[in-house]
Amino acid sequence: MFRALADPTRRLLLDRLFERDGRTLGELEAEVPELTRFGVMKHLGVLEQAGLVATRKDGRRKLHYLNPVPIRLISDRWIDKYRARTLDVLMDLRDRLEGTT
Amino acid sequence: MFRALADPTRRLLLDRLFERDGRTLGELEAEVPELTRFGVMKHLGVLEQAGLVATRKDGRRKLHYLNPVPIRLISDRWIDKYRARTLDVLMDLRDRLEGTT
DNA sequence: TAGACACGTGACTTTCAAGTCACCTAATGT
DNA sequence: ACATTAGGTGACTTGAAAGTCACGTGTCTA
Repeated sequence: MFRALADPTRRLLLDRLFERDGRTLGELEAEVPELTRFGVMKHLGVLEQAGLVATRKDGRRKLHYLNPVPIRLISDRWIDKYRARTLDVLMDLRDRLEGTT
Repeated sequence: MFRALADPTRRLLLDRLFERDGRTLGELEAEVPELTRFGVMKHLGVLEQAGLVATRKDGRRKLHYLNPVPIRLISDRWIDKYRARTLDVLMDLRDRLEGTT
């Protein structure tokens, strides 16, 4: 899951799907001109396996949908913990600045 | 930054530093018995370069401090975007369920 | 129904991060 | 002073991910 987010190309693909859902492989391929179709396919596979992207087949096309739930999960159980800590950091900094003025 | 978070060992180190700050390399090494000192050193180096860990030298020892600010940054500018989207997903689901009952 | 279209598979190369090791420097205690 | 302790460097191996390609399958359409 973290590993799926580690690659810039994959984050780009997520951003594109965030803008507009339900795209086909061909459309997404056009968003990443520096890669071949197979490269994009692999990245989408990783995203799908991580549960970040859900797919539906429509005839010969494959539609890709964004699933933001896993991101929320790690946000809730992991990120928020550190998020709260930043308040302490900032208040410490404030206290120290007030002490030295 | 995302890449720094992608490795489980590094997330473990962050968690240990979250519990208690200002540890030395030796102490952190003991938290990861399956790795040698050098492996842990490398991971700490990655975390430091990503700005997630700040260090201070105290004699021959090197103290490691957690810096939660970068995590908050990606949380604010990236995660929250998707976080909001989960609300839509849940409300869509609710609407569809209500429609089919 | 033949060709074009959209996607999939398996094998392959390449690139890079992870991890270890031999060896080194600097600080500390006695 | 000397051994010990804490950490650092550079070279090396290795395993996994990234990326490409030749070829194959199913699907639409003229």
